[in-house]
Amino acid sequence: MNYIVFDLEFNQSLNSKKENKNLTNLKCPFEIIQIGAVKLDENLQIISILNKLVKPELYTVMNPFVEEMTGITIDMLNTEQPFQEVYKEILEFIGNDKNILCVWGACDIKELFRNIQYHNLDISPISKEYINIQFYASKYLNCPKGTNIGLKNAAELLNINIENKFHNALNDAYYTAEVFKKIPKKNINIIKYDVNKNMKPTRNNTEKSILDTSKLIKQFEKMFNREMSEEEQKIIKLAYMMGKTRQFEIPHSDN
DNA sequence: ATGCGTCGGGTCAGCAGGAA
DNA sequence: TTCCTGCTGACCCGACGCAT
Repeated sequence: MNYIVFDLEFNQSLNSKKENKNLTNLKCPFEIIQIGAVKLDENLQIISILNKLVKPELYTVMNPFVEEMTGITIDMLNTEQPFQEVYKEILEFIGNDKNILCVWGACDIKELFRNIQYHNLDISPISKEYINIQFYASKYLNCPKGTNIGLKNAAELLNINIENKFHNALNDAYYTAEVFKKIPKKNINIIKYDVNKNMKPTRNNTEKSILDTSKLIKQFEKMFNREMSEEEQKIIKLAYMMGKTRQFEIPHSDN
């Protein structure tokens, strides 16, 4: 049994979602541009590594923020293989032994499956069992409830020797593996990733609208020809939301 | 039968934190 | 910069157990 500790670097649309929604592919808002992985054996010893850049198909212009952070340029990517080819290498790297995926935050695992499905590739060879190391590191390092520690901070707090820069997929995978080695294994649960559940549209990319609170209040102030107090504003907002739940509507009877 | 309190699950907006 | 997730806090409902 092996642990596959991996990290991904993504590129994304450089246009704001509001202004250019059509330019952001909601099926795949983050396109993988680099995958780094280390394979650990049962004794947590590194037995192989993978480091691949991916030629983008979806977002062919680098988001400056991503370029700045990762140091990856579009020229570096254009000479690389597309995701379909890299995926074959990923499967080769994982091999046929039983394995558990290890990630820093559930985001990477979600985006990996998203990218695989976006390219109409078969997800079945990939293990659905994973460990979110960030969650356990945050607990171990006594982060306040609901907060997660960043990889850099975790590595520093755990006195991990930092020789290479962060935000490089292979380096981050290596540091994640080092953190994994240092945290207690006693209460770690292996989670089964639910692909179908997680492929549903997320909160922010559904067609859901956002309440323009100030517009709502202004409308009331216009209608009543006066300012609404703070309490009134709260009541209006609450009434609006409760109305949307339709909980007080009486079903129409046919007889 | 009725009333009460608790619990779990649901709605929603908003915020903080972390990811690239 | 943009996106995502988890949490909070406001409220609701239905189910349940218990007391009257």
